[in-house]
Parts: sequence; C-alpha cells; structure tokens
Amino acid sequence: MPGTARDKSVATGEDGDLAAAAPRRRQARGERRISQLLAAAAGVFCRTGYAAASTNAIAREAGVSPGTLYQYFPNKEAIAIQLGSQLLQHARETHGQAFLPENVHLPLPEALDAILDPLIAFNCENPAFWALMHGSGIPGAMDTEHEELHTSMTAQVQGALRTLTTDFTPAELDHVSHMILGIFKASLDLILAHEGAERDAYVAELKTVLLRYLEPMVTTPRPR
Amino acid sequence: MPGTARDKSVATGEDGDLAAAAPRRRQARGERRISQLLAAAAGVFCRTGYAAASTNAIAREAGVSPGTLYQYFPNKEAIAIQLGSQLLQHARETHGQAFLPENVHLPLPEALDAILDPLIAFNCENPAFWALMHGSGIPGAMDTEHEELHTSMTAQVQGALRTLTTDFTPAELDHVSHMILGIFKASLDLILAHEGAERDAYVAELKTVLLRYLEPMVTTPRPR
Amino acid sequence: MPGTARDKSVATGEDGDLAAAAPRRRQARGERRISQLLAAAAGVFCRTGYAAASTNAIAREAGVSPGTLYQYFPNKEAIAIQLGSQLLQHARETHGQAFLPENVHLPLPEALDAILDPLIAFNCENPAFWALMHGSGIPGAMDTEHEELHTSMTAQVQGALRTLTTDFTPAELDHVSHMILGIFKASLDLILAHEGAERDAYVAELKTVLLRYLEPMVTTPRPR
Amino acid sequence: MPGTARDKSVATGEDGDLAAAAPRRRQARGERRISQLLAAAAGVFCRTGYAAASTNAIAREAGVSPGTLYQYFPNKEAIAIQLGSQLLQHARETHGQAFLPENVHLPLPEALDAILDPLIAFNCENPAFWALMHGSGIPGAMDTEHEELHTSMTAQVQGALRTLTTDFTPAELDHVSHMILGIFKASLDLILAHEGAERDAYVAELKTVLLRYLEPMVTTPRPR
DNA sequence: GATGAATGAGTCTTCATTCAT
DNA sequence: GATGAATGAAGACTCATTCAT
Repeated sequence: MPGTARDKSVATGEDGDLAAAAPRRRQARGERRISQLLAAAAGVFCRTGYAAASTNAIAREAGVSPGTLYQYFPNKEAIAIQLGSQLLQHARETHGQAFLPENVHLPLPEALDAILDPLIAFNCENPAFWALMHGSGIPGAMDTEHEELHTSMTAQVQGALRTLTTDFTPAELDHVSHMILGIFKASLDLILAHEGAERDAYVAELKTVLLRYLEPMVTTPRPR
Repeated sequence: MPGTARDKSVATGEDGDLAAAAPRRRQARGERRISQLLAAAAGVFCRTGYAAASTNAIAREAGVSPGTLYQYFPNKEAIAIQLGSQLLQHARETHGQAFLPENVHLPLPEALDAILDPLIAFNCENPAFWALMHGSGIPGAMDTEHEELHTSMTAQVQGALRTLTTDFTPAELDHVSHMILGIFKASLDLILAHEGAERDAYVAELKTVLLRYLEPMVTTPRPR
Repeated sequence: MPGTARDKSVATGEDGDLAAAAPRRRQARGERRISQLLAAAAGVFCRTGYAAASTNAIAREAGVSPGTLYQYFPNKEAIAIQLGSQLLQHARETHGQAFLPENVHLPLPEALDAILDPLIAFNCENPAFWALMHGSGIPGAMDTEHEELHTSMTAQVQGALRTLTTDFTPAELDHVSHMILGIFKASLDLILAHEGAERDAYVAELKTVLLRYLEPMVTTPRPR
Repeated sequence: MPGTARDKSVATGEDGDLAAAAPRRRQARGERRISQLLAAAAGVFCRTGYAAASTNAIAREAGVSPGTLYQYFPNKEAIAIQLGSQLLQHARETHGQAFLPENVHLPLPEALDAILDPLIAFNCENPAFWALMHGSGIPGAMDTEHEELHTSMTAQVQGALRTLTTDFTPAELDHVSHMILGIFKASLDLILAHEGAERDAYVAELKTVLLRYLEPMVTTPRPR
C-alpha cells in the first residue's frame, strides 16, 4: 500500500483525523438517512395512515432498500414513535410561542389570531403531525406521546381560558378546553384538506366559531 | 315484512312450490344473511377499525364461512360501504325526523335540541357509525361511501341552514355546513367517550357552541 | 325464523347427509393435507435440519401454497412439534414391542437382535426421527418432546439392563444406559448413511459393540 | 514469534522501511485479525450453532466491522472451515502425540489412556471443535472441512487399528474405525455435558466400551 | 486495509379472495 | 347457496455480502 504515506503530513496525524472526521462524516450521513426516512414516513403515514403504511413503501419513498431502513429503526412502530416525538418537539416549540402571555392577553379576536395562526401554520407545514396524532391505530405505543401532547395542549388552552374569566369550575374548564381542542382538530382537517382561498375561509370560520363560543365567557376586564 | 308467511306453505312444498316460493325464500334468507354479516361487520369494525378487520373475522363473527360472505359482498370495502349505507338509512328512518321541517323551523335553541338529540342518541346506540365514518385510515377505499354519507348529511345541514337566512353565498353555505359537521363530529367523540353527567355536559357544550355560532347568522324572521 | 322447519324433511334427508358426510370428507382431506405437510416437513428437516428448513420449502415440497401450510399449523415450530410427537408415538409403539419381556429375557445376543432390529428398522423408515431428535437447535420447544423421548428410552434401557445384573448402583445404571443410547445413536448415523451390505455391516458392528460391552456385566443367570 | 521485534524499528520508519517492513507487518496484522475473527467465530458458533451464527455477530464479537471480516474470509462457510482446520491443526500440534507410536504400541488399556486422554482434554478445552464437527445442521456447506477432519481422524484411527491385527479387510477397517469415531463422538457429548466425577465416570465408561470392543480383535503380539 | 452503510433476496406469516365440493 | 380449503401476493423483518469512503 504505497499510498499510506499520504496522511502523515505535518503533525495532526492521520489517526486523530481519521478517528474524528470519518465517524463524523458517517454520523452525518446516518442522520441524513434518518431524516430522509422520517420524511418519507411522514409522507406515507400522511397518505395512507399508520396501519396501512408499509415499511417497504417508506423505504422506497426514501429511495433506500428495506434493509437500510432497519439499520436505523428496529421496527415500524419505532418509526412512528420517533417521527411523532420529533414533530411533538417541534410542535411544542411552536405552541410555546403561540401561547405566549403577550398573545394570550390581547383582546380576544387578536388573541385568537396570535394563538391560532402559528398553530395552523405549523400543521400546514407538518401535515404528518395530526395524521399521526389521530393515530388510527398505533398499537398502543405512541399513545404515550399522544397523551403527552394532549395533556400539554389541554394545559395550555386551560391557561389561556383562565385569563378570560375566573368563573369556571374545574369541570367546566375541562369541558370547554376539550371542546376547543375538538373544534380545532376538526377545523384543521378542513383547513388541511383545502388550499388557498378555501383554506383561508376555513381558518376564518374556525376563528368565528371560537370567538362566538368564548366571547360570552369573558368576565375578566381585558384590553378592548 | 310481507314475505314472512311464505314458509311452511303446503306441506311437501319444496319441489312443487319451488318456482314460486323458493325465490322469495331465497331472497329472505339472503337478506337475513346480509343483516347477519353487516351486524358482524359492525362489531368487528367497531372493535378493531376498518383496516385491521379481517373478512374472515367478520365471517366467523357472523357464523358463516368466508365463501358465503363473498356470495353477498364482492369485497371488504363493499361491506363497509353497505354497512355505512344501512346505518345511514337506519339513521334516516329512525331518526330522520331530526331534520323534519317542524324541527328545523323551531326557534334556534329548540331546533338544535330537536335536531341534535336524536342524532346523538342514534350515534350512542350505533357506535359503528362514526367508527366507519372516521375512516380510521381507510386506505382510500370507503371513500365512495364516505362521500355519499357526507354529501347526504351536508345536504341536510344546508337545508336547515337555509331556513336561517337567505344571505349565504353557496360558498359560505358550504363552509358553514362543513364546520358544523366537523364540530358535531368532534363533539361526538367527546360525547361517546364519556358517560352520564359528563356526557350530558358535552352535549350541552356542543349545543352552546352551535347556538353561538349560528345565532348571529339568523336573518329570517323565526318564531322566537 | 321461518325457515327453521326445513330440516325435518323425511328422515335421511339431504341435510342429514350434508351435515355428516361433507364434514367427514373435509376432515379427511384436512388430515391428508396434514400428513402431506408432515411428510414434506420430515423430508426437509431431514435434508436441511430444523433451523435451515423454510416453511415455504416445506409447502413447496408438499405441493401446496404457503398459506395452506398455515391453515394447519400456526408456525414453523408447531410443525416440528407435531412431527416429533407423531414420530414419537410411532416410536413408542415400536419401542414397546422392542423391549417386550420375551425379548429382554432372551440370551444376550438374541436379546440384542430382538431389541435392536425393530428399532433400527423404525429409524430406517423414519429418518426424520433422529433428525428432529438431534434437534440442531429447535428453539426450546420440542425440548419437551426430546426430553420425554429420552426419558422414556432411558427407562426402557435401564429396565432391560436390570435383567442382566442386580449389581448396578443407580449411578452406574445411569452411565451405562446413557452410553448405550449414545452408542446406538452414533451407530444409527452410520447405519442411516449407508445402504445394503454396508448398512448391515454397521448393524452387526453395533451389536458386536454392545454385546462385548454388556456381556461382562451379566451376573444374573440367563438362558444360554 | 520471530517477527515480533519488527515494529518500532528505527524511529520514523514508516516510509523508508515500507517496502520491506510493511509487508511483514501486514502479514502479521492480518494473522492477528484472522485469529481474532476465528476466536470470535468459535465463541459464536459455540453459543448459537453454525446456522444461527450471523457474520455480523462474529465481526462484532471480534470488534471489527463486517467489511473487515470479508477481507479475510470469502463467506461464512469459509470461517467455519478455517476454524475447523485451525482447531484440527491445534489438535494435531498440541495433542497429536495422542497417536504417537509409543502410545499406540502400549498394551491396549494403556494405549487407550494415552490416546484418549489428550483428545478428551483437548475437546474439553475447545468446545467449539465438536460444535463445528457435529455440524448442527450445517446446510451441506462445511462438508469439505468435515470430510477433511473426518478423513484425517479416520486415518489415524486406522493406523492405530492396524497395530492390533493384520486380519482386517479394508472394509472391516473402515467399519471399525467409523464405529470407534462414532462411539468417541457420542461419549464426548456425554463427557462435555457433565463435570467432575460424572465426567470422569463417562470417560471411564468410554474406555471400557472401547477396550471390550477392541480387545477381541487383537492378534498381533503386544506388550502385555 | 478498515469501516459501516447499503443492498436485496429470502424468511415467516397474514389475509383478501377464489374454487372445488 | 354454503362450505372451508387453497391460493398467492404482500408485509415486516433478517442477514450474508458488497461498496463507497
């Protein structure tokens, strides 16, 4: 192997570089693959739902062989879980800024805009999110994630609701927040199923529904 | 059930009457079979969802062989479709009075009661209905049926909406009716997931949402 | 249930026959299939060993589709288990007559003939038997069968040994019987691997080995 | 290990010595790799059997990548073959004295001790040896190696047998040597499966069997 | 030489659907 | 019509082997 002398160069030594750079390059490729696969999975889950999504289809969509998929995920469920977690984390960041105090304390119409717009935008950009969260039938795994998300969203909605009035009993708070989430979810289906002006119309309609539902509950003095 | 008297006819029946009685008997038996199968399908779909339901399981639940199932339905999708249609028809027959003119023309709060209560009751008694309509991830099949149901319900909602005002553009009518259906669907999930007082609370909440959403739209003079 | 009267007809009626004959015919076919499949499995296990045997290969060898195989066996292991059980039962019958008292109490050389010949014949006719019992690596199932067989054979060998002498300690009895089984097993490999005169030669050699091994142990007076 | 001093040679070595030292180093490294891999293979084959052993598992156990494994072995079978050969050679080198003329020509009982003891000891220390030789269901591969070993052992046994008598026909020689090997193999299973006193008992039993089997064949005058 | 990602044929198994009886 | 055995195309997953780096 005559070419072995090539790396020796000055002082940083071949070994140090090899041990550090090559793995890093590898790792980078691996992470690209994982992203590729998750993106492909998002697409397939979106189109067919979790149950009907085949790992071979995901691999094909990602442009790799089935074996490659299994180098990164131990099984189909793991793909869904990791995709879910990733989206969830992404979602939480979005939610975080959606429910920022400065938004929550705006006058109701503006508050709805400020809260809903980023949530809707997030879901439009990550259609796999609800696809997974609806969860047709993720075998029981994923449920944890689902639960977690639900809990987290409910909590944030309830936090916002409490700024409207102090009159809610805990039970009412529960009912109202669940209704709001349900309405949001249902509207999201409509919003995601349409584009352009139609989509905007449904967004407006959602805001109308919520505004009219919530306005009569307001007792706390708010900026007008 | 006019044909019920046909059996037992003369005594030896069988051959002689075959030309006349048998067809009717066939038909009757066939319909019994279909009902059996659809009932079994309802149960299985409900428990496992459409995708995970196997035709063999449905046949077993119905107490017939898989071959027999295929004598009455060309494929799995057809079962779902017909089950949906049957439930829909059942819905219309038994609780079709929901959208009866005398209900629709009541003052809004009463109209909502009159329309929603039987619908809710029907769905509580036929949980397979929404189970199918949600589609749990029905691969694109089922769409025909879904569409059909959706169209029919939309039409009825739109009919009712038109009694509220004449101001809707067709597009608005579309949006509002879809929103209403979405809200109804989302609430139904909550309603079906709870019992007793909780369930009632969600029913009340649904009515509140719709009342507040629709009330501002009313322009047509209505009984107060 | 109007049609219920139909099954009353005359006495032998078509229905009676159908209920009895058809199932029986079905059952017969099913059992033929099972035999076919077990025979095929025996062949494949024999040629490739359990681990390397593929269910598809077994199905192909049996001339049926993979699905058919799974109509009769829940999984690959079950095939091995059932094949083992069947052979085991067959074997026990053979062993039963091999170790008949009238054989065991013959003069040693004749006793060896009387005992070994049927055992060897059985194994020549059922080569899958040892193939399975060797059990390369049946996952842990089958072990029960294996154990069972081993125990049963050991017991019979020990029974026969006790007619030779009363001098054995339990430990010796154990060692000797295991050695005998081991020798038998090893010889069987040679016997099964050859045919005709060669096979006979190995049979003779086995008998020689055992005769010379056992003869010095005899203390009990025996027919000469 | 004559080549051990080679590394570190002058100081900067590497390039200048490359033409001379590197090849030797390569060779040395290669052989270390091969040993590593074979040792790993021995472990894995022992634990899981040949068929269930995965090349990746062997590579992992050896602490190298699968690619590296394939730089030294063209395929899985080759690993088994070479492992077998190595063990065989090891057997011959370390305990080859088993069949040393001075052992073979001892009085039979002592000869058996002298021959069998090292063989047994070797096998107790290298359990992978028989694990491989049994073949656990090696699909037909490995046969070459097996054959080789078998031939070699048979030859040695036959050599020893010829010192007992000159009366054997070639066929007899074949039969007897195969029987002996079979008996040895079977006993080895028992010996390896036990420990301590039990193991010793089986060793003794093996010697008894062989002694009684062979003694009557002796015609050649031997030291008493 | 070494690495480990990638491959793809092959394994076990399921299930919608068909067909002989 | 009814039966249930049979089919075979997938699907999830594995692993011996190759290849770009």
